[in-house]
Amino acid sequence: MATGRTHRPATRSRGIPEATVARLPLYLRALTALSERSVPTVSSEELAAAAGVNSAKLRKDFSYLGSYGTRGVGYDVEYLVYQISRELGLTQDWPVVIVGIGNLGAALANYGGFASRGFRVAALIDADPAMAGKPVAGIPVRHTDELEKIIEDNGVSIGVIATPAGAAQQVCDRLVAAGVTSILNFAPTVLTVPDGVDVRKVDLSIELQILAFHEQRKAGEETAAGDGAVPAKRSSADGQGPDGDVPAVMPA
Amino acid sequence: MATGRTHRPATRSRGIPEATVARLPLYLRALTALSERSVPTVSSEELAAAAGVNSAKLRKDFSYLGSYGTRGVGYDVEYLVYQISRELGLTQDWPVVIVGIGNLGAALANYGGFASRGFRVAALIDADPAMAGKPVAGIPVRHTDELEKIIEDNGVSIGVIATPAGAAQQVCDRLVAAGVTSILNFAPTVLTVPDGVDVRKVDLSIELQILAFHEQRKAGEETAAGDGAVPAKRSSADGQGPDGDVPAVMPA
DNA sequence: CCATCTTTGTGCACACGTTCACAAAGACAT
DNA sequence: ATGTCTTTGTGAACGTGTGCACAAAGATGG
Repeated sequence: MATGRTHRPATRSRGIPEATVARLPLYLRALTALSERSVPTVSSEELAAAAGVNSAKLRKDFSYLGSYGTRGVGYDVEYLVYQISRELGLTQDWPVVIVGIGNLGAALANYGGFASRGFRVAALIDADPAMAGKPVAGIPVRHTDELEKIIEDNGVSIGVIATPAGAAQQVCDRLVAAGVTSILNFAPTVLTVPDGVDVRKVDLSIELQILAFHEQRKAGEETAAGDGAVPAKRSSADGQGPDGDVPAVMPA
Repeated sequence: MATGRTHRPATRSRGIPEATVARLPLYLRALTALSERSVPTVSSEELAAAAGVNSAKLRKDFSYLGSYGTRGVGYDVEYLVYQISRELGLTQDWPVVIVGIGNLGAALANYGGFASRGFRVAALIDADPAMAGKPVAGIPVRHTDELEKIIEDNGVSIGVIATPAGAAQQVCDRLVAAGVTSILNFAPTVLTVPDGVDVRKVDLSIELQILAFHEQRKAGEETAAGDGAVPAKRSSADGQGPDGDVPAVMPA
């Protein structure tokens, strides 16, 4: 997880577990769907199914927020939507800037679910002077030179980085210096930020590699029931064989 | 986490913790960078810094893979790159299909880091007949009707869903029925899959909401300096004022 | 060959997260 | 009112992940 570690004093204050926070948006989405269908109340069992979690976990999660919910009945949908929204800070408006308007940046700018929930794209920023002024998703792209001014003028505290990896840290530094304290990073790099700044990362490549790991394991179990043959340790500089690896793994 | 739980027999066989698996790609990236700079060996301390984790964790992670590494020296970069690649299953080729070639799908298709590491875009699939044949990122888009055939012909086991939320489950079902066992889902929906299929999700909206939560909390702490007031258990019905926590701070 | 110095690999303790299972709360009918 | 039935809220047990701290492994120099 890339969330800034809780600083010195553990998870004090209101102490909602991080894992719970990460699920609240899920519950909110399910509840919003119910709300649109005018469903008045929902049980933990039903809601949990809709959110794809188990009901005990859901109830415990909600218990951190307070004692909403009525025994024998369930939760009032509208009320819960409100409470979770408030807890997540979605009752206020969050101006967001997207830096790096390439394929991905443009896709993010066009993403609808963005504005829907309290988030507003305040500006699109790109380093390419040729992009400046051109509208993307109806918003004119501004040049990187204006970054600091844009942040300050709009009171932006959340920045999205969709630049190439090489530019990400530099952009990040400038965002932070200008006052941004939360960053969503799509660039495949580790960002270093000062204390008090939260970074979350979204990395296609990492996700695929994790899937590949499990995929390989499935394939392996299938064929070689009881695998074996662990490679022996290699001492030092060894150059490794010309390529003759991938021993007997391969799904053959 | 959306990874399919290890099925019945616990985390047996090779038993690499999920948390470790999720960090391996990070290490691999850092190691690849070192490799390109022809750095021969690296200590756990250095590598950990590059990957943004702490060194004890890194060493423990590597210990699950085996005893690579030489005391007093560190790890052989090339060798580790190879070992991690193999562990992640990146020494083989993974054909991938992307379904839903809208803004996001196109951005993903254009994403370079895709093909770089063992993954190959086998096909782009979209439901819009008008898209069929048009090349995106140099690959002609195929129509959804051909989905099953494409999967089978190419032996695809990993699918990426970038469709609107409404279509995601249906696409998912078809992918799974055709033989896909790992899915990366960009659509904002909970996907239901049979046992043995892994799903990972990437959700912009959720990430932003998590950031907003922490952002709100920072804003709250800022004003109410000496927080003091420990959460303390709340007995029961507490009703609490319309804004219990975050003492009416609300920036702006 | 021995001493010293560096860095790994890991036992241990603790924090966090998940799940079970059940008492208590409340709705609802009689 | 009282009893029954549903569903919450949570204590307790368990499992997973993290970080410290240190012994053992090996390099390196005399």
